[in-house]
Amino acid sequence: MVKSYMPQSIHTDSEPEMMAGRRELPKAYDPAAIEDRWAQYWVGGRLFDVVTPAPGSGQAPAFTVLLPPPNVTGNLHMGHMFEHTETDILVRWRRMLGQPTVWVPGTDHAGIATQMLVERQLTSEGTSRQELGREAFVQRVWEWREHYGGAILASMKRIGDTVDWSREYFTMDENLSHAVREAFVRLYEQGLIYRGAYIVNWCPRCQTAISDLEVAHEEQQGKLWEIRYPVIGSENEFLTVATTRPETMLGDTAVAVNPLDERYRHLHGKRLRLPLVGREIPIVLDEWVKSDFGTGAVKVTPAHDPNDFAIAQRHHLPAVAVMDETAHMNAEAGQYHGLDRYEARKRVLEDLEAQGLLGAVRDHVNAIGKCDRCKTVVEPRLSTQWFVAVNKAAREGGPTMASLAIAAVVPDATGHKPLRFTPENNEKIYLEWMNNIYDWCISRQLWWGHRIPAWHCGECHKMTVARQDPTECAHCHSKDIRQETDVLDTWFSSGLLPVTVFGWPPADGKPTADLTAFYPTSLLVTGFDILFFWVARMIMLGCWFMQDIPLPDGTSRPLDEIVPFREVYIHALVRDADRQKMSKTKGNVIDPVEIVKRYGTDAVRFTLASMASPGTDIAFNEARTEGYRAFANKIWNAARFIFMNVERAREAGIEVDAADLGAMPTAADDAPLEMRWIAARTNSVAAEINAALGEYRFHEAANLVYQFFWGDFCDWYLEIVKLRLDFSEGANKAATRTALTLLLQTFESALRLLSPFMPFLTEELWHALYDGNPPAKSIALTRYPQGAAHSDDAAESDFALLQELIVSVRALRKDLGVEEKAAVPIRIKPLTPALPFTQNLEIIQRLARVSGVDTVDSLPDGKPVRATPQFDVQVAYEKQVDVAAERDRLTKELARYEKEQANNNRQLSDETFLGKAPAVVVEGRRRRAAELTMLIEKTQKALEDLR
RNA sequence: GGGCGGUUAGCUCAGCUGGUCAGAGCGCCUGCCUUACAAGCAGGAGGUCGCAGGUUCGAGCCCUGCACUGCCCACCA
Repeated sequence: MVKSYMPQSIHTDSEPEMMAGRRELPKAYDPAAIEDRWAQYWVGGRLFDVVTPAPGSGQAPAFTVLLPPPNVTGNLHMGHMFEHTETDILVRWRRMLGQPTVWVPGTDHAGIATQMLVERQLTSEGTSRQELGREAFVQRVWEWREHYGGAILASMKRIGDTVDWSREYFTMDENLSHAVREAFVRLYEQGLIYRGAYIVNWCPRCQTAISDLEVAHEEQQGKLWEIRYPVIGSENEFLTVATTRPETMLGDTAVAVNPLDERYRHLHGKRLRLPLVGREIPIVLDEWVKSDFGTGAVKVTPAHDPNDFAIAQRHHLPAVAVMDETAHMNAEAGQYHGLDRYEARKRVLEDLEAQGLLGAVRDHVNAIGKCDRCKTVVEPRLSTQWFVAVNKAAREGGPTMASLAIAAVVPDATGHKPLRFTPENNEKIYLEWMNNIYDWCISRQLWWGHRIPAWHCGECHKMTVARQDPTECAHCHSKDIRQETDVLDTWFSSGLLPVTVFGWPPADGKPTADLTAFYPTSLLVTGFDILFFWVARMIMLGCWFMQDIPLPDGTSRPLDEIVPFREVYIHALVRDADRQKMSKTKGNVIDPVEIVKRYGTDAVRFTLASMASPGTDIAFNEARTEGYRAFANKIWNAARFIFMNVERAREAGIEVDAADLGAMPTAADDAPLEMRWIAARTNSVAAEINAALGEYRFHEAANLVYQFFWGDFCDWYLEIVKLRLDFSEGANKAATRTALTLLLQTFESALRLLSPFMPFLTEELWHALYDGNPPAKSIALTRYPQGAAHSDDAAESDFALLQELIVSVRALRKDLGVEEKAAVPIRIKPLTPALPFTQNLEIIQRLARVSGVDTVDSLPDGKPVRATPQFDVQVAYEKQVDVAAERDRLTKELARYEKEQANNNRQLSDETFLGKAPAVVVEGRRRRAAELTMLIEKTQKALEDLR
């Protein structure tokens, strides 16, 4: 039985005070009063945990989403909240569609980022990780994580994310670490992981290698220095090179020129004396050198530049490293030993100048790489690292990681793709990158992370890579083995998550129950900033390892089933109100928790949803949130109104059975117009919202539900329903009960429509509607309204006419200066048959404050009139008209009509238009032309009458 | 050096396959404390859809060029 609102019936153990006494619903909605309570209720009740269905259980296919794991170091920022809001809306929607829905949460150990933070803390304590030693440091990070790690998870609970908390993971959990190790060993065994000395991007502050992706390039105004290298054996002859980094000349082992460059032909085979160092170095010929850049002669520093390294390999040149891991000059730099790289640059230039070896100095814009994490200028450095060979097949003719990842997005003959991107253009970006991918440097010289499971032998110097910690060298059985000190790139482990969270590697080689039920995941919602870092890696690794896991029936897995997700939705960026990227340094970061406190979670979620048009960045504007707080308040007050009437009804002995709720509102054919109309509207808007959500058109879905609730439900239906809720003595109780039932049905449906967007408020009101005795534990566990378009077109069009009449009368009243409260008679001249007015007099009278309606054949002249194609209407009121204002209005209206008419007529007299345009369009134009002619006549007449 | 977006009302943005698409919210103006809601109700004003061409019977919507703006990728020293 539906009763009036009694908050005490909604109780959680945490808030016993709510048990006390019956309370009136406050006039204004206060989110703070309910949100924590529901957040706790959802999490504490484990409402969104999903038990893995048994294989072959015949359940509907699951909707599975892997949450991009935030860093343990993280706090919830607006970007997260946006991503989570979008995901949660989709997840709630899918769940309400009846699919088993799993959203898997977790956190990422985030190697570099976390280590940096803890190191910073150590610094403030006057110590360092080196002082602590590796083991103690790692222990310290774990402690740190215990202490600070859960902040973002708590925030997720607070904003209502319906994740499956039973599946929460941390990327360094034992089982995941085990899986990472298995993946590494397997790739090593397949020959796809190798170790070698190459030029990598090195961050001198973090003192680790970083991948290409972790380098952010920045254009900078720099210099191009020319340095003259003396040619040995040719008195006073020099070969002039150009460089942006003169300090590296100390490590030069050659100078390269293009073999076709005539200017240097006579120098082929000659040698040079390296200034400041004195080393003799050769001139080599290499086609890579562009003759038209700089001087056409390039100094070759194999240990400090990737191109030079490549040249050195081609010409078998030695590499001389002149810097250490902190970017200070080393002993090889001789007199410059110990200097910072920029100090060394200064000194080298001074010394060259002094010796007359410095040539021209030109301005030059170049892109310098900075560490993504700490913004230190990256140093290309020759060092021994581990790599994943992404373009290599494990067996002759087999796929490579990259080739699988490319195949994953290629459509088949029917246009179907195993993996689809939304917005679609991200696919091109992805493919472009994947087609040009280099081997992936996966080793990091950090302490926090998955340590590489490789052991170096002190005797034979070979490598032992093993699933279990070895006690001896696998090659020479020496006990003198030492584990590799490097750890793995964080993205290596997070790249494996789609398989590892579901229990990969399976012990028996068959898919685990989780993999069977949830792999491939249905959707990934993430930002483009980690498209390559993470999305691409998951596709590579996921495809790679899942190709070996058969389907449950034992057959081999097709491409469709090895991809880690079927769809990727790339969301936009949240910027500040001035479209600036939010950043701590700019100080324009909007703290979502702060906003949530002020406006309520639902209002913030709704703001984000309403602006989430795929592919467009959103400028977070608090004014919008203010508007949606008002919307929440509107819903709250509609509920107040409804509950008030439920209470009144009960006092009058009218009750609505709760069993009548929960379905789509329906109205009998002979029911009052507004009832048939609102039922039809609910149906059509539900259909539209479902369609919008299916295409990630969050903004459209949000706007639809907003317009429906505020515009249709509140502004029109609620106002009219007041007429029907007659609880007086002699009233028709059956009719009142019918009206009340539909009101409650519609409201209940609206709450369900709204609930993915505004989970807190709708949960509260939904429970209240059922008087604390709801048919499910949560509105989130009910079914989403499906609806049907065109369920009652007649009701919709009739109601539209009624609205037009009412709006016309209201406007006329305004023009005439009728007092707000005064009821006045109106005259209607119908122009089409069967206008829905006489049957709906009460509605017209109430909503337009009309005292009586006269239907006439002609309207008296000289009075303001509103003309529509279907009817003309006048307000019978004697007060003086503001002639000037009225003429102004009519003149504008006339101009508008005439312009449209001219346009219309031009087309209608155009033979080609008539011949080529579809009949529907032509027909529409004709009809409109007739209307316009009529409207223009009427308007002209009205203008004349004004005199 | 490549590639990709954006430019629509004062502000923030919608506008899906070219034919009621010129819209919403906020702001603004004018009335209303009409007992669900002043975080409200009602009625308004406001845009030659960046510029210039082109395709088409018809273009914010397609093509070309330009301007401004933002982003991503890139081993020319």
